[in-house]
Amino acid sequence: MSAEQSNFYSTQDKILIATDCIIFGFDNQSIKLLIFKRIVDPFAGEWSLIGSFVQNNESVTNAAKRVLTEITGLENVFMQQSQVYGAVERDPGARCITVGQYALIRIEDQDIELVQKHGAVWHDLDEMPNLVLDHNQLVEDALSQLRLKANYQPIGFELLPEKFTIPSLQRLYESIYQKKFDDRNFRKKIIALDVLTKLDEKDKSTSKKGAFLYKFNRRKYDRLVEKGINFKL
Amino acid sequence: MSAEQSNFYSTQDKILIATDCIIFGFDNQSIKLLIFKRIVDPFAGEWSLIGSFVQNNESVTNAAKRVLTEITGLENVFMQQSQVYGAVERDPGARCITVGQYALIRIEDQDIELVQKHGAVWHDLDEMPNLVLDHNQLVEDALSQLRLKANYQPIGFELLPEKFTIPSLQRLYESIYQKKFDDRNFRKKIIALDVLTKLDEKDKSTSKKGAFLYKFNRRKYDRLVEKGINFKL
DNA sequence: TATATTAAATGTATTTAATACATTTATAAA
DNA sequence: TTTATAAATGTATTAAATACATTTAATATA
Repeated sequence: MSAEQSNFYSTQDKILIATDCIIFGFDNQSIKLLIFKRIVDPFAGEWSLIGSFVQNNESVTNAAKRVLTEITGLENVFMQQSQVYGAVERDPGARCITVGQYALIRIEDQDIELVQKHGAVWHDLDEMPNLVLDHNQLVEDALSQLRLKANYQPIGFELLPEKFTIPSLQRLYESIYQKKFDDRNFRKKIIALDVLTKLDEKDKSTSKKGAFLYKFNRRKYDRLVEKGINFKL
Repeated sequence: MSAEQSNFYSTQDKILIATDCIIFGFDNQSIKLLIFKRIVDPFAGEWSLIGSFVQNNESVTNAAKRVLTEITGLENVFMQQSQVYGAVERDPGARCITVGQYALIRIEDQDIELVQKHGAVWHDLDEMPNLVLDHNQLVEDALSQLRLKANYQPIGFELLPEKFTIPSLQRLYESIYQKKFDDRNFRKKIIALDVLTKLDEKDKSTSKKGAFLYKFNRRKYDRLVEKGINFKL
């Protein structure tokens, strides 16, 4: 038995470890997911989340960030671990475990050429095609977690443009929960969080009257992320 | 380049994949954690969570269950994925990624001999020793998740004996949150959940008057786990 | 057998948050 | 000037969270 074989760590089988990104974006109408047509076999040509094997010199977190930057050109994006998928037969090509990690990005910030070059497209959540392997499950789980998170933390900062209207923030929440909210109560509750700064500019792209633009107060917002809220809608 | 090398899956470095169990138990007084003195080098003799490499023929979930059964003799235990720890340098012995998975068990159900044979001991959460690697972080994260979970799901079923008193359930919650609750409000809120069945037996081990014993109504309990609650204490 | 002791059990008033619901307003376009 | 339309606003009702002190049941002991 060689020194290497006798080492504690040498008892492990070779199992592949990957990460897949569940990339959520918002376009002021609805929340969307970035997917692409897989290039390599097996399953070349089928819809898939965008992922990669974890390289030896990068953390699992950074593997996902690398992928995200490669595809969208964006850095410093909000990412959150969802969960690990480790069933023995989940990938018929090899024993491969994947870590689902979701990202929230402003679609407008993407590098469109880069996205197109990779054949990636934004799909509405309510009309997702079949994805390879267990990727539909990854999407569903990430969305559940995002909904859960929205109960105890403010969200929107990562998904909305710097200036946004309250109706647009409401559409974001409605899109995440797939549910209509009462305008008056939504507005009341959001304003009560005390993280919005009202600007004296209006966005007139969706109505004649125009809707006032707001910004997040980053300091107050971050404090709420820390402290937690109880945001039941 | 061999056929194997040209395969898509062969581009992965060898990274080890393990799982570590954060085993919570309750003894009617406080919540405790099962840890042991690591046997193998590196770090032999130091306190550690109980874990294992994931074997080729088992899922990540089953790897944790296997470990748990090996140590405590228990099967069908509640386990929940916490998160993945994938920093490059987290284990100086090798590139090794671990999946933290927490378990909730009734301490009284354990196979004491088996536990002792493995040198495992129950430690109070508020006096945890230093654990190897990032294991203290694993414990902290699992505890945060358990607290979070307790906000939207009933808990206790997995940790309490079949018959338990309300003061003992309150001690469980207080132990998880490390915080005192008002007796009257706690009782009111728990009873309002409508998952308890009052028995006409008393536990007189902690008072002369004795406290009535209760059981969980499994059906109602499971329905609440499904449906979710908003349990703010 | 009366008394002391102690944890268990109980109720109410107050504050805060959630919900349900309809009208007016500002502006551009006709 | 009128029309059309999304944006903005307020109030009353219900439900839940909180704060808080006394009585009760049973054993142990004087």
